[in-house]
Amino acid sequence: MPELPEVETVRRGLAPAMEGHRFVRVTAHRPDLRVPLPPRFAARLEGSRVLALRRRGKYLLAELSSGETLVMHLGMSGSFRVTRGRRKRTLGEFHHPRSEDRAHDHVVFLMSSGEAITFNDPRRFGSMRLIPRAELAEHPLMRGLGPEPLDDGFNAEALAQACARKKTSLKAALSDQRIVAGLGNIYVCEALWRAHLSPMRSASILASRSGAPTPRAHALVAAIKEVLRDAIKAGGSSLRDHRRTDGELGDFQHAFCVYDREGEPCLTPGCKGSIRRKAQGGRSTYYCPACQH
DNA sequence: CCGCGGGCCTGAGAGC
DNA sequence: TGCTCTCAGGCCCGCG
Repeated sequence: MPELPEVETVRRGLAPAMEGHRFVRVTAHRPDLRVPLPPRFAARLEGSRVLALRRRGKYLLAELSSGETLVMHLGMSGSFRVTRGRRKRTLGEFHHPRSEDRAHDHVVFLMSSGEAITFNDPRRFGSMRLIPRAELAEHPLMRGLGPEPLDDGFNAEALAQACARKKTSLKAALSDQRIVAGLGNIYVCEALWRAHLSPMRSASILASRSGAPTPRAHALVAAIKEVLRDAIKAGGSSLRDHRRTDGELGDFQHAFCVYDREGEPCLTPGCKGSIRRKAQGGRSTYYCPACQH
């Protein structure tokens, strides 16, 4: 599922069931996620308390009283479901991505809050790791991540500096987690459309010769922050796999202006263009050739 | 350093 | 209906 707005939606759903509560029992039905579960996974979690549940880019970070941090990634198709207690579930009671299919429930956390948290991931591109908190900042997963796009540290100056003299395209630059953490295909396309910038243009247009941000950099940063805030407000985008932790869908897919709208009219006021799809870096880029330059 | 292609997995949708 | 083919929001590696 997940880009930043979806991961943040999941974080907000999980926090009440996790923060301040202990892992009472952990069941790993399938340890062979893309990254195998760490050794003694259940034993290392059971009995420890979640001090805080944070997000960094597309990662969820549960800080544990044991001193380790549980680092979770949803991959392409991961979702979490919070359910009350241990009562029996009837098939189809929860509209799971794959209806009654529980075959992809890989990990279950039974929490001292009385709630069960189930990780479901059909494609198994997700991951769960345990990293000592002291090592987290310097861990390869975190060390290279760019700024959080909704923090003040992500601004036109910072983005221009990161993109100055880059030969790569705007699309590739924004998709690069080292430049800014949390954007994926959908929100890169949407942000570039909002800023009227072509995905194919060089990222270097964001900086002047001296490295100072151009007006385009200011517009793009504003567009990124705006689209992410809007999407979080809507509970993220549900195309196929993303669900909130209560099983409800996100709503932001109804607010897409370019993504998945090939051939449809551009929504920029006064623009007569229609949305085009083009492969870029092996993935579909959606944009309006008429108003994005 | 860079872009590209492929691999990791399963499922949905399109086309025949 | 059923088969095959393509594609999917992430990330990582190796190649040229």
